[in-house]
This record gives sequence, C-alpha cells and structure tokens, in this order.
Amino acid sequence: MLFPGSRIWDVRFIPLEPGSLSGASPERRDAARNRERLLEAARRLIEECGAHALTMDRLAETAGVGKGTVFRRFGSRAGLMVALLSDAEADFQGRFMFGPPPLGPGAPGLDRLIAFGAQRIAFVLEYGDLARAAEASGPNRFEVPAVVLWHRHIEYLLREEGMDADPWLMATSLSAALDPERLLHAVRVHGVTPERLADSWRELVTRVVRGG
Amino acid sequence: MLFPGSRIWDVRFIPLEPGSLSGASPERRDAARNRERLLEAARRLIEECGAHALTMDRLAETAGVGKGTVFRRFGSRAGLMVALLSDAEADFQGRFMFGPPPLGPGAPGLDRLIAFGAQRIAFVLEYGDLARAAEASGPNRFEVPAVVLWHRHIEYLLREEGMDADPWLMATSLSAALDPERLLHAVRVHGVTPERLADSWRELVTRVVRGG
DNA sequence: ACACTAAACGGACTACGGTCCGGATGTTAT
DNA sequence: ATAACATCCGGACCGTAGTCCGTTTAGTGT
Repeated sequence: MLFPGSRIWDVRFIPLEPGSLSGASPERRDAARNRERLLEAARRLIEECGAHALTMDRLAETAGVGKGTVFRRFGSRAGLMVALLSDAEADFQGRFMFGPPPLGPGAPGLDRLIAFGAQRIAFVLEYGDLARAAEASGPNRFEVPAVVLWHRHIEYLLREEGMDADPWLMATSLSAALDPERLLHAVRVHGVTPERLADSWRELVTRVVRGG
Repeated sequence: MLFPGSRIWDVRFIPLEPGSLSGASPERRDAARNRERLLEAARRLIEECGAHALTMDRLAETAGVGKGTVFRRFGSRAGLMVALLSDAEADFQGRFMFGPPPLGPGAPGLDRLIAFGAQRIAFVLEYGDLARAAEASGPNRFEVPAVVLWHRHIEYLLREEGMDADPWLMATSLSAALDPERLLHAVRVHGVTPERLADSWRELVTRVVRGG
C-alpha cells in the first residue's frame, strides 16, 4: 500500500469490523484466528480451482470452521471477495486519491479520468473473476463503499472539467462502461485486448468532456 | 405489434421454439397448452405479488404442471421473463428497425440514437423488475439475441455518424449506460426522473458523436 | 384400431447462498 | 479463582434455480 492508513473507509461493508476505524473493542482472538484461516483457505481454493469453484460450504469445510462463521465474518459471498481484494483496492484508492499524477492530483481532470479508467481496467483484468464476484448482486450492488467512491471520483473530475450537464448521471454512465462483467466479457468472449479497452475509454471520456 | 412478422429473431433464446422460424414440426398440443398455462399463470402471479415473488416452483404449482416442464419451456428464469416481454420487445424492435423516424430509418443517426435511448429507458421503466430479471445472469448475459441486436443497432448508428474510433467498443459502453439494473437503481434509490435519464442519454450520445 | 417413436411430462434430487439459535468460548470485573 | 456477560461458533435448516430420468402421451405409419 502506497500510503499506510490511507484506506478511505473499510472496503468491507458487511459487517463493519469493530475496531477497524473507531477505537472500539478489537476482535476476539478466536474470531481473528478464524478470519485468517478463512482468507487463507479462500486464497488457496481460488488459486487451485478458480473463483467459480469457491463455494461457501467448501470454504467452511476447508478452513475447518462452521458455515455460520463464514457469513458472520464476511456477510455474503460478495463480501468475502471484497475482503480478498481489500488490500489491492485500498492501494488503488490511495493512488487515485493521493498518488502521483496523472492518476492522482496535480494533472488536468481529463488526464486523471483517462488514467483512472486505464488503471481500473488493469485492475479488473488482473483479478478477473474475483473482481466480478466482488460486485455484489442484490439490492445494494451500487452502494458498496468502493463503488460509491469511484462514482464520486468520476463525478468530481467531470465537474472539474466544467461538465455542466448532470455530472452525477454522466458519472453513472461512465461507471457503467467500467463494469467488470462487461470488460471481462469483451476480453474473454470477443478477444478484445486490454489496450483496446483503454483506448476506447480514452476516446469516450475525451469526447464526453470536450463535447460540451 | 406495428409490423406483423417483423420480429427479427425469436427473442426467446432457450430453447429455440421449433417451427417459429423454420417450417419444422410444430409444437405438440400438450406443450402448447402448457406454455399458455404457464404464461398466464406467470402474468397473474406477477400482477398479484410482483416479479420478485415469481419463483419457478410456485409458477409450476400455480399452472398445474411439473417443474421440469417450466424449465423445458423457458430454459431459465430469465428465459421466462424474456418470453413474457416477447411481444413488447418485438414491438420495440419493429419500431427502431422499420418504424417512423426519428426512431426508425429516415432521421440522422444521432437523432435515432437519442430516440433509441429514450425509448429503451421508457421500456425499462415501464416493465421494471420484469425487464431487469430478463437480463440473464450467467455466462451468456450479453449473448441474448435482443441484447446483441440493440448493440448492433447502436454500433450501426455510430458508424453512420462517422464514428471512427472502435465503434464496437463504443457501442458496448453506450449499451452499458442503458443497463436496466442501473436505470432502475437511479430512479428508485436516487429519485432520478425519467426525463433526467433521457436528457443525460442525449447529452452522452451527442458528445460522443460530435466530440470526434 | 394398433403399434411405434419421439417428444413432453413431473417431481424427486442436487447445489448453493443465506439464516437461525442453542451451546461453547473469550474477556472482564470482583 | 470465579462469576457474569458479550461475542462467537457450528451445523441443521430453508428457499430457490436448475438437473435427471423413469413414465406418459401425442402424433404417425400401417
């Protein structure tokens, strides 16, 4: 992580881990031990069989804990995936919020937008199914803290570039273009290269920003 | 339907109904009867309890058929939803392929793009959860014939407007902005009005087309 | 009418995500 | 050490999508 402690808010959204932000009571020791066991087992399972083979039952069995414990820790399958990506996500957040330009502050908004998309595309392609599974299904797919942060960041950069036409919705549309499921589909099914994805994103945001 | 017989290809993708396009052997009579029973039962259940309450077990029970029959007919829950929207979808296809401008041919590409988005937004908001559930999950979410057709239509209009920068991927990004899940989320959670959605789409495609 | 075949039927079965709650365990105060 | 309490644990349980396969039935040829 570039900036230790720079994690804006815990990317884990359910349950909010006690003591991770506030100074409240820390995790009980057995709980901490089980969390480590679970994360380790999850990484091993994914490495060996792929993310699609990671079922909550199998994970519980592999880690040697009860199934209830898995859900107590991570809330849902998506929550587990988010936890597995937590470090990488925090690093990404640190870089686009506080890192060097053009991704971080100091560069023009458009350049930062282009860099943001390129980095997000690289992130999604690197983590593949993991990144896709981390996008929760269900009602609050778009309320995950990390997702909200990306959206606000795009909106902020659009405003900085003088976007006057509903920057919030425009950010929503641009966010949609970075949806992991679509990116991975383009790459895996249609053989689109990562460079093409990044180029297309650059064209898209450039036209959106300049087109006004 | 504006143009009888104008349904480009059957919006039902699994299983391909024998005899719907080619002149092959038609449906057996018991199969046809059960299909009608199922569609009627599904419409009634959705009307009474909402789409979220439509489970395949309950549908089978209500229609008085076995569960296997439901899946034999429609392949999946998403396939059932697609079948329920089949007429509306065919009508929509007929209008943007052959109907009067600006949605249909005869208007400039940009105007057709704007109209297409506006109509698609209206469609999604009208059918709500039904439209959302009709987007299959699983691997071939983007291979549903109707989805492919929308994408090709957008790509075609982009090319017509002289888009030179990877029209295929640009169409993918624009399609993403019309994703039912995102549209419904914006409306239901954030109180965005349909007019705002349509305006934002107009801004988006205008900038994308003119920004080159 | 009858036999034959391909298609359709139905419901038991599996896999999976997620919930629940009685019992076990760690922490803390005395 | 002990008691009291909050937290955690585990695995039985539930609802749902989707599968499987033995049985039934609608069409067809004779």
